[in-house]
Amino acid sequence: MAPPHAQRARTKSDAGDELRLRAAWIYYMEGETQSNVAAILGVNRITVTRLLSEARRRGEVTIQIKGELASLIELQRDLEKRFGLERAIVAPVSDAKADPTAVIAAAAGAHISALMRAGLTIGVGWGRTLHESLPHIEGRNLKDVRVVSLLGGIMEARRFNPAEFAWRFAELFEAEGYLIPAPALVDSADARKVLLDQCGLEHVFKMAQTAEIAVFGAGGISEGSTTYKLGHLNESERKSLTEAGAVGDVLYNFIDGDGVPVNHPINDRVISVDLESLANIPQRVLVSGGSDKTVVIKAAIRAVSPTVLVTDELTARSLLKA
Amino acid sequence: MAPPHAQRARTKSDAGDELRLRAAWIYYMEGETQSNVAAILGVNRITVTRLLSEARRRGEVTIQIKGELASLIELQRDLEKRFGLERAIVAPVSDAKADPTAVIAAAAGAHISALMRAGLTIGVGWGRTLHESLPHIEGRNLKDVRVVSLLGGIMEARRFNPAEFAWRFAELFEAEGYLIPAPALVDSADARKVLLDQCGLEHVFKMAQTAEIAVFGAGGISEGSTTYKLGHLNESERKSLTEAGAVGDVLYNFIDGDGVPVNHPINDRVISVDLESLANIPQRVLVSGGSDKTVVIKAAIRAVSPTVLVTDELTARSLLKA
DNA sequence: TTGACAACTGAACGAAAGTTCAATTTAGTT
DNA sequence: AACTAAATTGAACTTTCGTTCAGTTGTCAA
Repeated sequence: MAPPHAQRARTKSDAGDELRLRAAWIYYMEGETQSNVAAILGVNRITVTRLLSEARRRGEVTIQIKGELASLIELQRDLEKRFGLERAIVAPVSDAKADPTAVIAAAAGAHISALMRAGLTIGVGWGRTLHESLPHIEGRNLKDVRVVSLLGGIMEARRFNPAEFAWRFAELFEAEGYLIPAPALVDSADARKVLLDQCGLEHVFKMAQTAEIAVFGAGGISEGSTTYKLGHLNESERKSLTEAGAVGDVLYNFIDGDGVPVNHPINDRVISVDLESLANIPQRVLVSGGSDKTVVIKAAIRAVSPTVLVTDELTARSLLKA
Repeated sequence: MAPPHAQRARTKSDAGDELRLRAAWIYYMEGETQSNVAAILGVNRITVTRLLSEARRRGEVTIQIKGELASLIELQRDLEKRFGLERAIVAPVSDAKADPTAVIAAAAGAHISALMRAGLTIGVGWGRTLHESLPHIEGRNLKDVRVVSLLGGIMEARRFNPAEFAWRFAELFEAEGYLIPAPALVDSADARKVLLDQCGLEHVFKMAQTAEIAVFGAGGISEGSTTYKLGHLNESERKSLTEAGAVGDVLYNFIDGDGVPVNHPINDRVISVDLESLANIPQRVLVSGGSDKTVVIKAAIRAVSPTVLVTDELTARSLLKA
């Protein structure tokens, strides 16, 4: 291109830039309607529409959402889209090294409070995070609420006991609590069969399966996980589960990375709602966080495709990374 | 307020923040329609409208227009609104100490180029800035363009002569040039009267008054102004003009801060289009800049209320300050 | 100069957003 | 527990916005 031509093109383009930016300014900064912008600039309204969309396309107009919350919301939206969630709730963490349980518990508590309504049947799991969320759940006097434990009790544990959690949860809403009158983990598959067949557990399981909402966690299988720290499973069991491909559990159902229950005898000794039934409950709220939980959370998502995930910022990023 | 109440209020407010920011995120960042946002969030579309406007009201959503040009455009809009201009053109200055004439000239040249069209009668003033804008005016072969000088010639000056500017301007468009065959400043009021009455100057003045566009500058009255540097007026004249309240001139019509011609003999010796006639030309383009010109520019605006002002960034800010 | 092509411009339509008003719910008070 | 006032919600309507298509202008090559 010859210099004169180039210069003309430049001049012309500059004038266009100017017009476009003037349009953007008057529309976005002064808040005029596009018709008014057109009148001020002496061009057609449609031209203004085009100028504005060109400005946005070029990134000359940027829209920012302020506040720390904004980045959390971005994470939430990314999680929702990535994992097909109705809702992801990401709790902020101030210190990367700190235990995120507290903030997750707070977020979970607030969300659960909002979910509760009269006439509801809600199934609940257990775990440290859920336990800690109790103080954040705003109790109300609701009619006809039924709280059903989704798994048997843990004999050995005083705290973080499924039975205790369900019980205190029910109390908050002055609701009826339905516990599974059996250990979560029995000694043999036969013992499980006997209990299920003969002790009327079917009834509670049926009710659990008719729950409209399920709230549960996901357990890791590392040495530091609650399950092992509390001694519910011993080291050799942990090892053999790992060898069988387990990455963690949901209600003591041990699953592999794809969310499929592993082929391991322990899975036959568990007295809890099975994953398929869990997946059939309309609203499934998975509450779990911590960087070591990433793998099991993914597995749990595959297993029961929760409608809601409550987690923390770091875990959220970790989940999105892979 | 009691703690429990406060806590409930906070929780509720937080939930509202969350919803609002989620709405803002999905609408502004993901570009969904408000209806879709409503569907995603499970609320009514109208609620989304309200959430978004609340977010904007709170400043949680900020729209930015990038680029250095943006600040210039803001200045332009401020000038336009402040002084009732159809258009303000603000040229950027890279160095605050540098002479802004060059950039103003470039901007003026581009604007004048855009104004030119066939059949136009355009009246032109003079001045250093206009002179320098000549290289930036893109000449074209336009039919029936008439270029009329708005004031007489300056005998003593070789450069920046009204006659020369009009002449070269006319050449650019291969137009007819109409010059006023007389000095801009004569020796006495009587001499002026004689020239006007007897030398057919009326004809050119009439044409000047029928111009559709006028392009002119504004001269300062400080010791360094072109007018005095070139020796058209001597120091005692400058002093007495200042004493009479003059802050500068438009086409050698000396005006005070309110834009009113000062009562001074020099104003009776000027052969140029008077300010009232100038104000009656439909399009009035005032080209002037430099920090020392602020006062006279304001005066000129009051005097002839230009439709277009071409100036530089610093002068623009200075004009807006008072 | 003429003709073909491309870029730009403007009108009409359909979609989206904002406003107003009535109805409902909620909170505070008696 | 019942009432009032305030806030919130949703439906109907108006305005504003975006897209499509046809017409125009300007540009380049033959």
